[in-house]
Amino acid sequence: MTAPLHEARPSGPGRALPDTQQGMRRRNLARVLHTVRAQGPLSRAAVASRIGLTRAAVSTLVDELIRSGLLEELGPERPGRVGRPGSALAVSGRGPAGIGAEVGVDHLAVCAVDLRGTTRARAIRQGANRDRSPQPVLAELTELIRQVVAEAEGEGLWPAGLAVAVPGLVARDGRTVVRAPNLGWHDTDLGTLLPAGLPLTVDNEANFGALAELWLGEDTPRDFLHVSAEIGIGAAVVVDGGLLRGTRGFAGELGHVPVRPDGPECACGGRGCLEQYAGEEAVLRAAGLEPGEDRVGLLAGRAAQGDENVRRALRDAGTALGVALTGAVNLLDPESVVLGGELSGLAPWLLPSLRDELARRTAGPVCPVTVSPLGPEGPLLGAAHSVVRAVLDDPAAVAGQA
Amino acid sequence: MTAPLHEARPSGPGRALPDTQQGMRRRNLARVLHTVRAQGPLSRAAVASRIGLTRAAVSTLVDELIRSGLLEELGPERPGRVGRPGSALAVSGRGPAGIGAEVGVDHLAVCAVDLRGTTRARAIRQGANRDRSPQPVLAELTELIRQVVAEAEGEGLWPAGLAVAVPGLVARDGRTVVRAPNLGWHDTDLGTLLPAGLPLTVDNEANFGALAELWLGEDTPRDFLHVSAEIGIGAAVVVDGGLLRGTRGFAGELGHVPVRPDGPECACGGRGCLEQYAGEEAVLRAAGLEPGEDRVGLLAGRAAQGDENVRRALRDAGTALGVALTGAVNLLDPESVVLGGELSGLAPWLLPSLRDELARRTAGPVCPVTVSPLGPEGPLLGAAHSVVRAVLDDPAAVAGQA
DNA sequence: GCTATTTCGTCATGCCGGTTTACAAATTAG
DNA sequence: CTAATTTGTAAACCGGCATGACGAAATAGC
Repeated sequence: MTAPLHEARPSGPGRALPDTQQGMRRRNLARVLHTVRAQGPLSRAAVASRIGLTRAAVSTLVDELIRSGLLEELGPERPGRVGRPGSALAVSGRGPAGIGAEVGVDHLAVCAVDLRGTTRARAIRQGANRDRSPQPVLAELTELIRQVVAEAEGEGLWPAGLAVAVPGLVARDGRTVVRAPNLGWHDTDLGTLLPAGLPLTVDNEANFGALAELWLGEDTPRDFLHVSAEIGIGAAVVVDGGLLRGTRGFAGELGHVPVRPDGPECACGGRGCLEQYAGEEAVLRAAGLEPGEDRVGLLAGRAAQGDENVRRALRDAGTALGVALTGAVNLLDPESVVLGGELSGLAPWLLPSLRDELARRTAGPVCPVTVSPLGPEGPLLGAAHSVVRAVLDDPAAVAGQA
Repeated sequence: MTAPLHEARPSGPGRALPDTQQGMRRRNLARVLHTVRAQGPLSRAAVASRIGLTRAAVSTLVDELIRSGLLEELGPERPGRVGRPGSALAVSGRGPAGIGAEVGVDHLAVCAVDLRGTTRARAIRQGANRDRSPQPVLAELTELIRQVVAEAEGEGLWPAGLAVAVPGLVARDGRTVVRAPNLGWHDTDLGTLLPAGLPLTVDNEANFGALAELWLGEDTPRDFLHVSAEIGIGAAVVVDGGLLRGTRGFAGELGHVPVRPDGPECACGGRGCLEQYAGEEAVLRAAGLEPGEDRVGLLAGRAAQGDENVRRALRDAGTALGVALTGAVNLLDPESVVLGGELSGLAPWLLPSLRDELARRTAGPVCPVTVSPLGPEGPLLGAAHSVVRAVLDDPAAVAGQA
């Protein structure tokens, strides 16, 4: 009764699972694993004091995790303090691995990440995928996946799942690409076209990018806005360490936030949407360039060379982004805004005007705008880590699968 | 591993409390109580099958809840099916009560709500509070609270907590009013000015209104946007059955979402904020009226009489709201938008243009906009129910206090 | 160097909480 | 009236964490 009363998250029926002793055990296994992973090598006693269980209980949990191959014993700690030194525990580098894959407009990429978060294998293949049909593209991707899985297995890892990032809208089933305009795909069930036998998740590139930022960023808060421009302009809203997906899974459509209500018409039916000012096509047009292959690279290159038209176009785009983000920040009060994905490459020319606009329109402290250090790597890493995360969240589920 | 992998909410360190057997018991007590309250009179067997525990376990849980005075046995059910009829259980009408209070600009109100959700006592006092100092106002409120508590106690209830709705910003401590422009209060700690001995929570009127909508609305979804106009224009964002508060507690500032980036200057430093078009003052000005006491009532009255200036002003405000909500809907993909609080009285003249604007700017299915049936009652009810909710969420905490 | 102290990991034991099994009670179906 | 079905409860069981005690391995003090 001391905490704020109406943090209603745990209200209602609460968790769906019955609160039984087995569930308790599973959650405590997860707590131990998470703690060891996050806080470096730790003794059993240290884990116990951190998660509030007794040393005896932690001992049995650790035993189980070691037997499952998720934790390993590094041996006695070097003692600095009085008392018997503990035996250091660390997450295993030879257990399950998360396989992440990315279908980009002009590349395919796959990587394997172990429980420690280290990337242990990767494969990239350049080549334009725009308007190629899904079958051949996914056949190539499958080949890359096989390579990466083989390489990971060579190091004693086994694949715990596959997560695929695509530049498009994904149905809530987590398998079907509803619409990927830059690929020309629609209503494609990737489940039938990718290697079977691995648990599969498909999601939007921007979502995985935001999760990568959340999980891998240095001081990333638990509430932030992750803006990227892969298809149109997307934002992922991270609230309380989780993705806000929306009822239909369409949350984060920053590109269609009205910036000037009487502006040019947009494909969405509206007028003056952000996309009309800061979308790829709009910026290219404003800069007087033709839409080509590597459009973001082209813009970045010209801007770096000092092309004043390009720079002006990007400045204006930054201003429009600032207007749209003012609305978003007012609505969500995030701790920060992060520019990620391909957008991070254009940040030097977008940021000044964006920050100006945001500051001008804000009373009090201005929401900080930063650039993701992961850059275009985000989505791929986020995908792989989402699999790892699932293992950490419920170690018991994968226990016997090695 | 079958559920979507990156619903990361339960990720990270997870709940802060150690997952011990006592915690399990407490959560199961809550599950039983919630189930009985939500699904009407229910037998022990019915509860057991719904929450996934055995009849035996539910029996002991129910015993404990009955001993605490939170549940009561209604006697044997009328049998329609084969087999021994169960004994109906219902939440008690004589246990703890939630006391809700509201400090309005021109009224004070208090009510008591029992576990069943029934309002059992209430007191209202009209009178302008604008620019009165906190002490006398809260002394009056304290008197009303005493009346209501006495009345509730006469019916066998005991107060489990007090929740106060105020038209202003409240600090994250849940006690201090940072700024309430319409009252002229700032940095006022209500904890020292209200009856001690009761657990106290203070929150924004709009937040409580949204929670009332969530808990009491007929088919209210778990994800929606609740718009109200008490101080400026506020929106409460409800995500997954919980309030999105933001890092600084400032989330939902719909009033300062830019509608026309080059519009008139706003006190926030920006230009063309929604408040400049749909705020109380702006609408009164556009309608050619002087700011007086009951401003919303004035507008509604004139509009109902057919005053064309007022109607036009409200139509235009609806259009501006539509633009701002388009942005919000694109960002959050809520299941619906609800107009609540004082705003619900103006809905007939706001809604048509608002819906038009939203529909015009939306591709695909349009987010439905509805009017809260609770109207101006929302905040008061939400406050009282927030206390009830806290009891339902952790019955063990209040068990021995009767 | 020797002992006291501290801390770690692990037993054996106990308690707590949900499950299983069994059974009496109360109803409908035939 | 009997068989079948469902409810609620009691007894025995089991799984899981806590408690308390112990040996092991380090430091601190003499």
